Amino acid sequence: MPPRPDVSEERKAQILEAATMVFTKHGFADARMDDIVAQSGLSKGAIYWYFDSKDAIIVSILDQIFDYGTGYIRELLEREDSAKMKLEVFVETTIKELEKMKPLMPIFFDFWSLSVRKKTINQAIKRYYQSFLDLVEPVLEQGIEQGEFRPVVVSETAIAIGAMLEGTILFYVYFSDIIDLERQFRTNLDLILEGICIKP
Amino acid sequence: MPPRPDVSEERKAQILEAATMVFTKHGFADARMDDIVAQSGLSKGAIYWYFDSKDAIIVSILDQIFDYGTGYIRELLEREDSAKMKLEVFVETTIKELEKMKPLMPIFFDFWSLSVRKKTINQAIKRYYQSFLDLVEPVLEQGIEQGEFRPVVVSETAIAIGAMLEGTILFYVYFSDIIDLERQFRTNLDLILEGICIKP
DNA sequence: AATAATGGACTGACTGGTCAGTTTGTTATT
DNA sequence: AATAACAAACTGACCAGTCAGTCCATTATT
Repeated sequence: MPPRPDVSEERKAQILEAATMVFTKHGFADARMDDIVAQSGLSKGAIYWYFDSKDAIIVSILDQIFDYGTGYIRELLEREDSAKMKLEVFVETTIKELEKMKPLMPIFFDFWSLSVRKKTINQAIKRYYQSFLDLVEPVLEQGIEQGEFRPVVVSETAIAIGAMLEGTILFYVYFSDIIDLERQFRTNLDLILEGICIKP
Repeated sequence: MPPRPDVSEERKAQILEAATMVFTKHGFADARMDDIVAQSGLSKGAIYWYFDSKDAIIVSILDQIFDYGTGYIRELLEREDSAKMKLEVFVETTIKELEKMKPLMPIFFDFWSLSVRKKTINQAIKRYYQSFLDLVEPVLEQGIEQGEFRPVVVSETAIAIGAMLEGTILFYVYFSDIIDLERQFRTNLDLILEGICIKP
């Protein structure tokens, strides 16, 4: 029973939302705290009441983005399916995830940039990619064991798949006018499946 | 006819080299002009004698990086070869190119980041990727015409290949300890070839 | 019931350091 | 003498972060 209704969670969310907008528009480097102040409708003091620094806000946003549970995908992958089916489901789910993240792309570039020099950010991104690999590799192993896939090197193939997905997003940033994301991912997947499946 | 032997080209190169080192270490945003001054062994006045601004230096570096002539690859691709062979040669050459660029990766992140808001930089990167596509697509077309490749959608497949290469570099940044770049690219290429080639 | 005390939430003017760019002076060459 | 090519001290805008003080709901005290 708190004396006053605890607004701290709402406030933090409010600040993070404003900060995300500002960072998306100006980039981390050129974004001023006062922009976030204005965007949030709060005051400088309020911002610093909840966050220690500009960096702390950045890290919070990163956490927020990467804390999308992979549990949900993991469930999908536990169903009794062919490895090929699982890969399809996996890519489709990833696409939907990425679609949601499209407007955040500018921030991702900044994260990549920052990750070169900031360990915490580097580790967060690394964990994200690692979780991707951890999901894909068992599927590949299953496919090979069950004679569905060629005996490819699992770790390298998983990276190849991840690289293709990430790289496509990258291309999309510069060719959003000519790329139909859904079709493109479909093509990618077909290419991969054609590449690893054993033909009858 | 300048009074003294014209050293401007050397100086510019000297400044760009120093700037590249500083930018690589600190990132564009955190790099100070005075760092470049110190690194170059020149003075503030000298730097500003040759470059109008920090931005001008950044753009110059970008030009320098992307002005790697593709003419040399183009020659390779004009030899009478199977499309498959051409793709192999192409990927191999690209790998070597990328190897050279490895230490510049931090700068690339910054460029990507900047490209979101700076048209000139965006266009430069776009041109670079476009030139890649322009090289790959004819090879794919040839392969399809000569019955070597399946009748894939050329434009999308070219993007898929490019995405895989770019994405691999990205993964390499975070997993340089477990990725053997050369092996990885080999795996990628095999996967692609297996995916597009018609089996005998 | 009335008043005082407490503390969490918030305000916004202010500071102090930083750094891109400028100014002004110097050197070397023809 | 004239000018390109520097050197380095300097300027001022900018901005992350600070802090003295306010507001107000709740609790303690009389």
